[in-house]
Amino acid sequence: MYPNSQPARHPAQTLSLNSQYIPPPYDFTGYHHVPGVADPSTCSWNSFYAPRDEYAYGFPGSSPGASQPGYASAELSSPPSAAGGPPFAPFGFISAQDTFSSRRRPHEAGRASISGGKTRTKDKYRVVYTDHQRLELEKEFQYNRYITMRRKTELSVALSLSERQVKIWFQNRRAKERKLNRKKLQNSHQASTTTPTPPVLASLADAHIAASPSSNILSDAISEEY
DNA sequence: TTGTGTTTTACGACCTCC
DNA sequence: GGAGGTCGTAAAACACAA
Repeated sequence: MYPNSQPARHPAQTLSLNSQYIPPPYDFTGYHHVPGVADPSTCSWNSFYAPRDEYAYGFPGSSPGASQPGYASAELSSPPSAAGGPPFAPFGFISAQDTFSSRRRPHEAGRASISGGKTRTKDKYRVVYTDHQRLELEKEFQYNRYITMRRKTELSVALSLSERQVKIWFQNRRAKERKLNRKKLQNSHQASTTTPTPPVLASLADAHIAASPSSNILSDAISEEY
């Protein structure tokens, strides 16, 4: 929907947290280049992030090839200034807040101070996360589609969100990605009606569809956006 | 402005796994 | 049984055209 006029929403940079994720102009190297883990930009997430079996709670730091290497203390220091936002205490990966803070939307003065806990049963139906919160969540998502308990706790503290909010954000984010993948699949399907589909892609698509729900979420996570 | 369509939070229902 | 998964959906937030 927000076509290429997205910058109206995030005018200061090209980072889009919406349908089309454009790699932001900062360094994700520390996230992506994990020893033993292929670069997500060139490799499907399937191989590394499996629900239940692999995403689960054991792997952070438990094996070198695991997808959760832990974060260097350097990354966990220097809390961002959180313009108008809550005190992002323990760690902020980068000074992302600075890049966002200069382009606050009008209503955001109030929004940023709302941090977690509000539900539809309370005074606000839902809160709008700050750009910093979304950026950090997105970064974590790019690193790992399935958040570990440890990282969930860390993020919830760092972003002043509840663990439940972090969990649900990841659920919603995966749903969004699946939706995008479905759309892409449909598009490629339509295209294949006019131009023959290469066998490899066709088989991938078939496997994609046939996959069980649990594996489906991973095959859906093919790095289509990167 | 306002109407419309999309995206973003949040939840409930249901399922699977341990 | 509890935790967390997907799926579907509600409603706020948002962008944009008219």
